[in-house]
Amino acid sequence: MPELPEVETLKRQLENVLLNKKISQIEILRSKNFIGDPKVLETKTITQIKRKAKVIIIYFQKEFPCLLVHLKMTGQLIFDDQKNRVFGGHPNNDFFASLPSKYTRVIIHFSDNSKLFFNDQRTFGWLKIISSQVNFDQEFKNLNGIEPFSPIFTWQNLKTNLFSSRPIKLVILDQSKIAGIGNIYANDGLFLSRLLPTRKANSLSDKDWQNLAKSLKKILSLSLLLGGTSQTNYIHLDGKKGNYQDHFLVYRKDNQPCPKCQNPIQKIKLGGRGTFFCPICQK
DNA sequence: CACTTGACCTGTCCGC
DNA sequence: TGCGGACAGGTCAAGT
Repeated sequence: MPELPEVETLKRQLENVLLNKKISQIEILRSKNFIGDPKVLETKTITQIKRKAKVIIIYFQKEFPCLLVHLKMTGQLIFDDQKNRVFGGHPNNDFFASLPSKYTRVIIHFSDNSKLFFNDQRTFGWLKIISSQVNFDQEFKNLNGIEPFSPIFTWQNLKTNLFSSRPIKLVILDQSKIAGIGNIYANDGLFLSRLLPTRKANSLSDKDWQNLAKSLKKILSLSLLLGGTSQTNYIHLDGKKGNYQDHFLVYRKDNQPCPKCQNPIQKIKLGGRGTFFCPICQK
């Protein structure tokens, strides 16, 4: 999905509109995208919204059952209460009138007639009902890495968790080691750290680890401030776009000048994923 | 074990 | 224009 800044943006927007709303019906348009019995949540009232890694967690009166949402690559959450449709001209009535769209997979109806749409073009995303702690832990067993904005996100912990003979970019993407970073912020974060994506993680100096921890937090904070990246599918809860795509440092900038030294950005494939870097600035 | 590849899907873009 | 192939923000299972 959507990486940490995009999911965190949505989480904050959901907090603004969903608390105390009571679910009246869950309408499933594509069964593969909803796991669990939707009836379990009908008549339940939302009490809390959290984010862990790239997953949104919706809580009701008790800890369980709760509802997890993963947007994977192309998921969207759009809230329509009929009120926020006209301001700033865009998105507008036409946007909301287009819902449900061809890509709407689930619609959550609330007792006040407002609706939450889950759209997903590629259908990798899902909503999942979690009924117990065991169930919850199982769900997060591979997504349990350090949260970049938690107090334990120190360079020392980063070094301990990520130390390996693999390329640094691949271990940064490993959600069991650090949670929330995906391909965009791995690329731009490494550029800010002046580290080549191919550098073996166990070859970094303490200075490098300090730099990396600082740079990752910096790039994620900046994107969060800009409302995340709306490169193709990602949009906010009200249909508007984030702006980080206008501030990419190296991501998707192959053959374009490096923002620091003007030499062309290179693209390679690492772990099967597009990897962008400046061969001059990054060592 | 650690690491790599393929799979899940739909759409867009680029080269021939 | 049309067609084939590569690629796209993520993660897991099955290979080696």
